[in-house]
Amino acid sequence: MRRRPGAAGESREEGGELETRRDRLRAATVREISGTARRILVEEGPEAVTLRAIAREMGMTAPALYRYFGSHRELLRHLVGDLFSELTGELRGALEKVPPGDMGGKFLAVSRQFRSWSLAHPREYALLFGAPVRGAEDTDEADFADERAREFAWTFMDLFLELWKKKPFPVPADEDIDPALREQLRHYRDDVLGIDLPLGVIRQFLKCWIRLQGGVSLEVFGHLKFALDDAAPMFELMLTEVSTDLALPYRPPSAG
Amino acid sequence: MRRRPGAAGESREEGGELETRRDRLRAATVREISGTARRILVEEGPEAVTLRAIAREMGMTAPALYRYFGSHRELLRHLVGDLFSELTGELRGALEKVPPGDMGGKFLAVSRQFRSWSLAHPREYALLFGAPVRGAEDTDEADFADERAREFAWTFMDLFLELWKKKPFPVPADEDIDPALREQLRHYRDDVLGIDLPLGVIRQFLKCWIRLQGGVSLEVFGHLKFALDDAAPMFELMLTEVSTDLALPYRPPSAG
DNA sequence: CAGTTGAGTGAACGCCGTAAACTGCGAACG
DNA sequence: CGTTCGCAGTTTACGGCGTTCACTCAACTG
Repeated sequence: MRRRPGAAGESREEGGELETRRDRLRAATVREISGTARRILVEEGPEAVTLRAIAREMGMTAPALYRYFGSHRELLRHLVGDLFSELTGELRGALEKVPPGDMGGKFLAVSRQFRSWSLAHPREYALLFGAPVRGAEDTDEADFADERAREFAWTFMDLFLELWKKKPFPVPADEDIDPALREQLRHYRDDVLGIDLPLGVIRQFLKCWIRLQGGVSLEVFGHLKFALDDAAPMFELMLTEVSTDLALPYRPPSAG
Repeated sequence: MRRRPGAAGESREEGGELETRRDRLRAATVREISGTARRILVEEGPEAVTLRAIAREMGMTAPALYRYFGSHRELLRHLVGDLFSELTGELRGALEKVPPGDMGGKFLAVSRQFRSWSLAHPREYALLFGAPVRGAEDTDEADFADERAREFAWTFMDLFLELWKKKPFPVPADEDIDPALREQLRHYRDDVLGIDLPLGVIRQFLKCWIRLQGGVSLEVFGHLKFALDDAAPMFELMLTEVSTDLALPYRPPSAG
C-alpha cells in the first residue's frame, strides 16, 4: 500500500504530532472530494457518482483519487459516514430546541426531523438505508461509516433511555417476552449496549424504531405513492399510536 | 423502431391472429432471457445482471438482446414484472391453504408468506421494493411491471375487503379522520379503487400494509441486524398487534 | 422463384473502475 | 546550500459496460 499512505478519515497514529501544511492540504482535498461526490449524488443520482465524474468536476483525473481512497466503494463509504454525521447533527439540533423536561416533545421532534431530512434527501437516504451494497460485509473491522452509523443509532437510543428513566412507560416483564426474542434482546442489552434495563424497554425501542424507519423508508422510496400523494398525515397517525405506547402526550406539529 | 418489431410482453394488437412458429420461438427466447437474468440476479447480485452477461450465458452477443428489449432498463422492468407475478402466485397459494371462513388465518398466512418470500429472495426483493431506479418515471404509460405490481397490490386489497365484509373491524368515522388524510383516502377510494367503503377501512389497510412491508423491508435490507439476528419474533409481535387492530384472532405459526 | 423480414454478429463509441509507470514539486535533511 | 525522498497528480492501458450501426443469413411470404 505504498501509494496510499493514509486512508481518509484515519486518525493520526501519533496523537501529539502537529499538523503539517501537507496534512491540511490533504484534508482539504478529502473534503472537496466528499463535497463533490455529495453534489453529484444530489444532482444526478447515485449511479452518477463515479470516480471519473468526481475527478472531472475537480479538474483532476480519476486515478488521482486513489491517493485519497483505496477504491470507489471506500469513497462511497466515506460519503455515507459524512451523511450519517449530518443526519445525526440535524437530529441533535432538533432535540436542543425542545425544553429539557418535555420528553414527549423531544420524541416527536426527533421523529419528525428524521422524516424531514429523509424526504429532503432521498438519494442520500437511499445510500444510508437502501439495500446494502454487495461486498460491504467482507471486512470485519468497522469503517468510518459504521462508526458514524453507530453514533446515529445512539442518538435515538439515548433519547429512549432518558425517556424511560424520567417517565417510565409500561413494558412487559422479562418472563412475558417470547423466549426466542428474549435471548436476542438480552444479548443486545448485555453484549452490545452494556446497560441495565428491563428487556421490555429494548423491545419497545425496537418496535418504535421499526415503525418509524419502516414508514419513512416506504415513503422515501415512493412505495406509498400508489395511494397517497402526501404521507404526512399517516406519519402523524403513526406518531399518535407510538406516543400512546410510550405514555407520551401527542401534539400535532407546529404550523411553521 | 424498425429493429424491434414488438416489445416483449406486448400483447398482439390483432387478437384473432394465430400464433406462428416465429412467435413461439420468440416467446421462448424471451422466457430464456428472463430466466437467465433471474439466475444471474440470484447468484451474483443485481449489478451483475448486465446485457453482456445474460447474452454470454445464452451463447449470444449482447446486441442480439435488443431484438427483444429496447434497453437494459426495459429488460429489468420485465424481470420485475415476472418477479411480481411469482410473488403474487405464492401469496395466492398460501391463501388457498387456509379454510375459506378463517379470515384471521388468511391474514396471518399471507403476511407470513410475504415475509418468507422476501427473506428467501432478498435480491429480488431489492429490485421490487428497493429505491426506485432513476429514469423510470419519465413515461406516463404503465409498463408490464406496473401491471403486475397492481395485481400484487390487489391480492392484499382483496383480502382486506373480504375481511371487512365478512367480519367488520372497528374503524373511525369519516369525520374523525384528519381532513388532509381524508381527502387523499377519498381520492384513492373513488378514483383508483372505485369501490364503496368507509374511508376508515382504507386507512386501516394502509396502516397495516405500512407496518407489514416497512418491517419486512428493514429486515431484508439488514437494518435490524444491529440488534437482532432473527427478526421473526418481532414480526410475530407485530402480527399480534395488527391482528388485534383488525379484531382477528392471532395464532402462532405452525411448527412446520 | 424472388423479395422481404427478422435473428444474430462484429466492430465501434464513449463510458466505467482500476493498475502501473512516470513526472514534477515541496519538504526534510546533511 | 544542494540532495534526496515522498507524495500529488498524469498518462496510458486493460477489461467490462450499454448502445449503435452495418452487415449476414436463414426463414417466411407472395
